[in-house]
Amino acid sequence: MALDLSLLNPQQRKAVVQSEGPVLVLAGAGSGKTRVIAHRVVHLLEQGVAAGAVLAVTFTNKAAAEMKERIVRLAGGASDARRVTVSTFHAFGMRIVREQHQALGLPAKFAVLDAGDQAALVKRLLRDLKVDDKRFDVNRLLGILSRLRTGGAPGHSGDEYELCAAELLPKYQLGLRAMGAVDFDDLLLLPLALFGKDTALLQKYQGRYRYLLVDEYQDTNDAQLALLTQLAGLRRNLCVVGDDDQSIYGWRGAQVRQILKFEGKFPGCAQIFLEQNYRSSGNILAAANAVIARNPGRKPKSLWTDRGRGPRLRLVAAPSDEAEARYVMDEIIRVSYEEKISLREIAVLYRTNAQARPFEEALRLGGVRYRVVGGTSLFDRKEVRDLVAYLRAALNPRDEVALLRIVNVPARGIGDQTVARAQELARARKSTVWDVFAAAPAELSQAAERIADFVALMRKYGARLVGKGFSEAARDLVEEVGLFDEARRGAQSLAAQARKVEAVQSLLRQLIEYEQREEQRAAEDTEDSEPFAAGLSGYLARITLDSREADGDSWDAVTLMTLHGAKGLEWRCVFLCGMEEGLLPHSGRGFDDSGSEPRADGALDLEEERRLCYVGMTRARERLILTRAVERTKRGKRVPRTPSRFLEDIPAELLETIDLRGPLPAAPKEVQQAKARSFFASMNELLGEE
DNA sequence: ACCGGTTTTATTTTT
DNA sequence: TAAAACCGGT
Repeated sequence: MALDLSLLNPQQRKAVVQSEGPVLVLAGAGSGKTRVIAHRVVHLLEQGVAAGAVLAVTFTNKAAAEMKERIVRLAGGASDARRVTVSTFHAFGMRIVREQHQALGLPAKFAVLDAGDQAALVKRLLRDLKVDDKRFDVNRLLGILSRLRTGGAPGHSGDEYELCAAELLPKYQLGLRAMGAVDFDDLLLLPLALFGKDTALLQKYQGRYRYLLVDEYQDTNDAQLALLTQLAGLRRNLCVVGDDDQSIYGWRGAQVRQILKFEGKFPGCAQIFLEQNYRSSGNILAAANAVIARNPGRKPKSLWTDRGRGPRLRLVAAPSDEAEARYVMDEIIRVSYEEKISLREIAVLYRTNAQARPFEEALRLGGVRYRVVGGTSLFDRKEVRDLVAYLRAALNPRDEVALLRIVNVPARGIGDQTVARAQELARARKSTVWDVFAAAPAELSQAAERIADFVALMRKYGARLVGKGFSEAARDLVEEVGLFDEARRGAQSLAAQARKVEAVQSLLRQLIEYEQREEQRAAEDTEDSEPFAAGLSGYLARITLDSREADGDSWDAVTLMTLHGAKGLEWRCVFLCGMEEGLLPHSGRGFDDSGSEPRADGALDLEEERRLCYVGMTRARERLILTRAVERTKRGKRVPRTPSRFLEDIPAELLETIDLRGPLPAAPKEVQQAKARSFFASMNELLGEE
């Protein structure tokens, strides 16, 4: 029953056993850091620490789920390990904001705005300021706004974006509060402010969480570090685990310097280096090391492995992006057929979501099961967002972003004029558009009757969506409002129509499922303080904080995802695709239709791109295939491409180079592939889908 | 206010 | 290329 520490190496053991005081663990890729965290938690429990006193923070919801699973398994299930809190920073913040919503002046069912909603709000504010919203890229403004609030890297002050954002900031925050809504940053900033003001409250939380662990520490921002510092208090039982070489969220305010800051905030903290890599074969590790070594100013690390060298890395040049995808498809079939690597052990990684398309097509054509993680999710679809906005507006009509989105969708005779007048009235009276609608529709001329109907509709469903049976109410709402017809409109092909309707239906299905699960959970008692509220508002908060689709990774399929999504994961076989200048390293708007040369302006964060490449390479355990296209379809046009500069850093002896522009592959290989393909076709038929 | 057709414009990564 | 923004007729 006792935790077996003998399977850990000395450094890992030290990181596990050093339970008290601040600890900084610098864990190279594949050095077993998840393992260390899990062991550390279970070790704490064995020392007699109550499970409820342990808080482990991860970067993604998926990582949190996996970590919890691992802890429970390691603890042997017998103990109360389930009560350990494992969550993302944002989910943790959500819990606090929810528990303290009254002190924060928020309604019980406050909304959480996602990036799209934030953009809508900023656009509205710009128009209020009579600023031409075409002059500014709203997303860039949002980035600056976020950095201003969370205190990330100081921007180049003085330029017009900084000035505009500075002017926007107070209005933005007032707007949020008037709507009774919060954004992602608020989930960190509101607790931070609350704790700063209310010492007794802070002490309560400090008493609740006495042991803190943070994974992916290199990707935290200043607000997160501040929150951690508050919680750690004088006890200072804070253990952070990170790797400066894997810091890939600089654009979100994370700083590599964060690791150094920890040493500053917690002088004399224990420092532990995990340098033995247990994941990748020697060749893969050597190549990845060669790439990352060229980054200046990193904490010197020398990752090593005692595993064999393994096969060489493969470097493939395909004539086009389609050919690249076809090659990957063929190779996946070959590898899974010949080397008996199952599809779930294979990943196709790329820099941008847009690259997924050709791979999806090729894999579908080849009959290979795949799963696209991230990217345009269900909740990025317009029709789904409309429905979500309906639900939100009905639940909380002060949620103006949601209300304005659907007030005239489908068209119901409440047009721009009416809405603009209502907004003006609202501003003059210091109330909200909803209040104007509800209180005095007569003042809004001919549309009065329409508005009254709309108000009645919202009230009706606002009542029905609150308690039990909300999923059924949502379905009725879709029917009554005619959202299916609305979805069908504006899609030219029948297939597109079907997809849209299907998307709406799938959200409704999810709602039903969610409600059933919640009832079940309520039946088996769980007094755990969930981060999320009960009912529909909890569901809505959950989906904006965790938009990954519910369908698990249970079935055997190849994984397609971005490099960012791949952090923390591993596969036996990894395809790292699009190894081209402009793509990896990515250069924002740096390359145009005419050429492939990235513009030599500072917009390209080469160091972070290099780390991204490193992260991708180190995901592979046994086989790593790097691919690039010589020519790529970009925005409908053929564009020539040049190889990524990162490829030059990999020693040639580690590489096996294949040029698909050369002579056709030998016949036997073709035969094998055909065989494999029919094998998969029959497998899929057996599994009974499509 | 609404609709349909035309033109423009965007293209990183995600909690 | 595809989706959003725009425009002008009804």
